[in-house]
Amino acid sequence: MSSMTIGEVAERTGLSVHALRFYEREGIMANPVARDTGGRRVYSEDDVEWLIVCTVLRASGMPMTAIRQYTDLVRHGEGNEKERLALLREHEERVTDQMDQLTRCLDLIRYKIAVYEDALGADS
Amino acid sequence: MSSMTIGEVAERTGLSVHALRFYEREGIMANPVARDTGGRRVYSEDDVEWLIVCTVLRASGMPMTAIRQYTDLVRHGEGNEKERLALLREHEERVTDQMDQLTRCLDLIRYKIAVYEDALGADS
DNA sequence: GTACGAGCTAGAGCCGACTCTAGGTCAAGT
DNA sequence: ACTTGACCTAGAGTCGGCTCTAGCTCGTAC
Repeated sequence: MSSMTIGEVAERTGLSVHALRFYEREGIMANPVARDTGGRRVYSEDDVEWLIVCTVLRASGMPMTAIRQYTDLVRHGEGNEKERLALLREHEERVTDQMDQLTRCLDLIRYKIAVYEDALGADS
Repeated sequence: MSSMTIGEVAERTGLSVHALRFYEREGIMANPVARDTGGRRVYSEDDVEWLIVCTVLRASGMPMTAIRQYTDLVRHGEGNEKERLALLREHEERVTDQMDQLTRCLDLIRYKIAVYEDALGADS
């Protein structure tokens, strides 16, 4: 299945068809999406793989603007690998910071849970 | 310092004065905030501690609506500890899910970083 | 006495990331 | 022939969580 409709891609990526069109408008497709004679989008396997990478970046909190920058670099072709690396490293830091913060929050949440469990006795 | 102005509380909690008033409007103060003769808010130590708990919950992604529910339970007094516990456990799950997801995303990000580092050679 | 800074309210505005609507095209099935 | 359903565009609407504005009142310092 190397060419798919927007509906199929929506199903495969978990994004809505609305979101797919929106992402394209926002310039976060590494390559322009092909069209059939009727003007309908025809996605390639590569397009879908790229979208999956984007969903992972989004799921880890990378802002659209950063994804667009990264996309721009990729679309521009070879020669800017250092810049791509810099963006990825920046995001890695965002993610690890976020995880550290969540760990600290979890301590409090678990502490409070333990307090209520105690107060309620062995059951609950 | 057991009574503070909104400005002092903003400084201590890291929330803006706007956010503090907003939170109050949204009903996420466990106890009503006192006022001085001129109608200005006077925060107690307890108020600040509550706000700090709220910031931790927010920082870990608990939605305002859930915080409000929790606040409502606390404000309503003893007897609903099971419900409070349920809300906290629900949030604990949100947080651990989120951390799992971040861990998976981080794998991809680090993989991509490694690929670029390789491609760029030992330097970078 | 007046200028300043901090506080007040109600309500508007903003930002990110979608999501939905209106109004239309097109291909396939009955 | 015609209905259905998936697709199209441009643009409006939504939602969460603040953030800011306008227009006001205080209390203190000069």
